[in-house]
Amino acid sequence: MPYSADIDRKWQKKWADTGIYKFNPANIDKKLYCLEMFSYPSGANLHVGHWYNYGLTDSWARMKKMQGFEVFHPMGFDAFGLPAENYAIKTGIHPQDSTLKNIETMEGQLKEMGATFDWDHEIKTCTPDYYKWTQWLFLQLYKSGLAYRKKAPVNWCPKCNTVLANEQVIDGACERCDAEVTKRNLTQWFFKITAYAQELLDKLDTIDWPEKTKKIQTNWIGRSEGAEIGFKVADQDAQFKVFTTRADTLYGVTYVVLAPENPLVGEITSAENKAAVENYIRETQKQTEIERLSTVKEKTGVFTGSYAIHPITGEKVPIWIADYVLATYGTGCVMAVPSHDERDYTFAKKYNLTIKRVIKSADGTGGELPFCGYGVLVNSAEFDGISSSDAKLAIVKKLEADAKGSLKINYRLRDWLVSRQRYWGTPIPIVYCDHCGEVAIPEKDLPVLLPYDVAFTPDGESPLKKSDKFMNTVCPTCGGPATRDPDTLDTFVCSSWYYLRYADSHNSDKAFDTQWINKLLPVDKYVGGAEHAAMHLLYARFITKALRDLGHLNFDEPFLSLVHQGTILGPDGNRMSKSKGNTISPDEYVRKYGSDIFRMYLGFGFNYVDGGPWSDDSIKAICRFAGRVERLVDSLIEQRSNRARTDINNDDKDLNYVRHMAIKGATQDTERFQFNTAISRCMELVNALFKYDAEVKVKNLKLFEQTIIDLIKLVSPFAPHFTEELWEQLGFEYSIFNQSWPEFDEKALVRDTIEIAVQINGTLRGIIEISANAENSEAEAIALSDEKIKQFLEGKEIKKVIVVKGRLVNIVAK
RNA sequence: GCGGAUGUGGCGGAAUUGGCAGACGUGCUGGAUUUAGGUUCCAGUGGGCGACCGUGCAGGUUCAAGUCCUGUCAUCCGCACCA
Repeated sequence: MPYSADIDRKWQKKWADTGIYKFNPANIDKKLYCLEMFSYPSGANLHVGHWYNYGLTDSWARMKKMQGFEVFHPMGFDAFGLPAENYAIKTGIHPQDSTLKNIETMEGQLKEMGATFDWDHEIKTCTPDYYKWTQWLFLQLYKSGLAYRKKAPVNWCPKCNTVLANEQVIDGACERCDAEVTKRNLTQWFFKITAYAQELLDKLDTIDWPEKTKKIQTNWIGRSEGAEIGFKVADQDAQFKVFTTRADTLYGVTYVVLAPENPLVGEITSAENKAAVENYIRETQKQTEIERLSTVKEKTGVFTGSYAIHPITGEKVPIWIADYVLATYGTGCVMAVPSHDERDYTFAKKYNLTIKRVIKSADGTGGELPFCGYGVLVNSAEFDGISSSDAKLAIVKKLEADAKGSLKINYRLRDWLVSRQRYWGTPIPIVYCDHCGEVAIPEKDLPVLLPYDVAFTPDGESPLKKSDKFMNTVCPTCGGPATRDPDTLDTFVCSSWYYLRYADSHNSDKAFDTQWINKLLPVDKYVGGAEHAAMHLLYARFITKALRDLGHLNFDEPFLSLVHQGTILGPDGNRMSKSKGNTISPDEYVRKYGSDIFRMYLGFGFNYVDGGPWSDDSIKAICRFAGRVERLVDSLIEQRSNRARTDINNDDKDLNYVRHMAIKGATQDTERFQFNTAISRCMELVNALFKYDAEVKVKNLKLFEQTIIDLIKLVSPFAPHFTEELWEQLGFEYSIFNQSWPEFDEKALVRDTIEIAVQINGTLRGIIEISANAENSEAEAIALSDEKIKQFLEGKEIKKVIVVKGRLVNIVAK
């Protein structure tokens, strides 16, 4: 029976019944952990993106299984989060009810994909048996000082009276009511990811990730080398430090600037400037972060009325506040050098502040101000004439002697704010007791259950705060009355460790068994969207390192190798969206053509990493291809009893060659997630088989059959149900996925290549030998006789043979 | 503004990483099978009658460049006052 969606169901059932994809711990030494980013259970059906991510990563996993790896391939759901809560506010359906229902639908759909997922290890982050251990994770960080509380601003909508996530703020206004969003300071929990900034940066070199992603993380961490320099406030006790990467310009400092939020501001502002300063601070608070960081905005600021003492010259320089200085970067204070910094220059021009040149360009022309490059120092006392780079160190050295400064490395990375004023998330396992203060819930009392019966309509409080039953508890230390933390954890916390829990998902005593996960992890291949390059992937790396340092695991990096799938666009070339009406529903195609055709099209029609616009044309091409494979199998079965040769003669050479090439190409390409070319190799093989079948009258049936078997195996990762069916038709034992992957013989391939060249060309001519010392070499083009070539090949390992259209162009030795 | 990536037939996309560009597939043209349509099979298909010319554009290195170097344009994506 020709392939259709019915075949899918037949084999899915058989796979489930025989448990063929269950991970066998006995084979841990051959383990391969293959993981896709788990998904959020939205109400909708699986979209093309899911298929693209999960379907084709599964193809990779299937090849690995056939290559003898014990593949661990789990699946689960990132089930907490804002959408379910918003949906509840709109419809009144409880987040837990809608989420669990959505998960059920999605499980069904994922199973219809026919992937090799081992459902025994499924996790849902919103169930107590998972979030219990998310709370445990929080406590580990808390005990080691990596979780702490401090005040931090949140986006606040005064009209809805609620906290907004960044993505709910549109152009500075609330997405729901359009009111102007302001800031509000709340005491919130942070994870000290900055403690790992340097290691997060360094270890990027050790992992096989896309360079682009590493770059994003590198920028995110934002290491910069410079110096911290202390300034005293004139006629007061107060002092502050600035961070600078240009200590060489220290003599050019003509004023200093503090961030408006800097606590020192209140202290040092003079009486006559107080009103202006306070007014300025108020204005700043109104702005959203985006507005404030806009480069196009004109710089503004006010004078505090106080002066700072230059650490070397002793000069008095005015102290200003300005919103172009960020409280969260460096020390929140900068030394302004208007002559050699563009921002300081425009600011100084605007407010008529002194500009003093201290660097001249090295070519002696000076350079127009602001001159921001490196050069030679002038107007800098004993440092005159020294180069910028030398002066950077020399000046700091001088400051160091007086304890006024030191070299310092700064990071842009900020600590991770994990408190969310939301209901649908993991409760924070901390109580506040009048007696004992902040108290961690003992691990044995976990989980802190998320109460079901809570009013989560937005009215200015964390929803949990309104549940007396939840909030009022007893202090685990003194037994007195205590209140719980009303916030929940950022869902990125749930997803920062789920790959660990998969490995030991049924463990009710621990989050995971250390010895076991040290064997099963790290993840060997991680596949998911590039949009997680900065947040999720950085958080997960951090959590892994923190748990390592706490002795819970022994590896440094969670994901050894990472691939980002591209985006499949609508047929019109735009991102698929319901509003644009350009969505493609996988269901229709799967019903019509079967899941294998759909998956194979996704593999064939795009470069996996790039993605691209959907097109119906190529899906027909895949149908045709599948039909050709079926016809080959039919032809083979028909001819099995025919008379046949057993020797290999000239009629067989082409087929054998293409067979070798196909095995080599498909294997390497599938390995590298280049599914489009892998499938192309299979098509070439089909074409060669058709030709052989039509043209060679007395066949070498053994070769014919072997080639078809190889072909089916090469195709099987992309079309598992289809090939399973063919396998059965050929009378072979269940299952093709217990078979071994075809191997190719590199030496034979080289030999065949040369033989084919000889055969077609008669003689080998025009061989160019590239000498080993090719650096300054005249490359030599030598015409060699057959005899010479044989000598040349004798005892040499051949790196590559270049044959174009049957003509041997070059043989390159190793 | 800074940083990164990409640019190849009518279209989707290849090119063993410096080796006869355009694999594979679509589409198109012609032929065969079929009562016919569809299906299927085979052949042709970058441009030019030609020698030749062709990988965004202009230079360069090399026996050999889509691939390496310099400059430039376009599109996309990150970051965006980071001191």
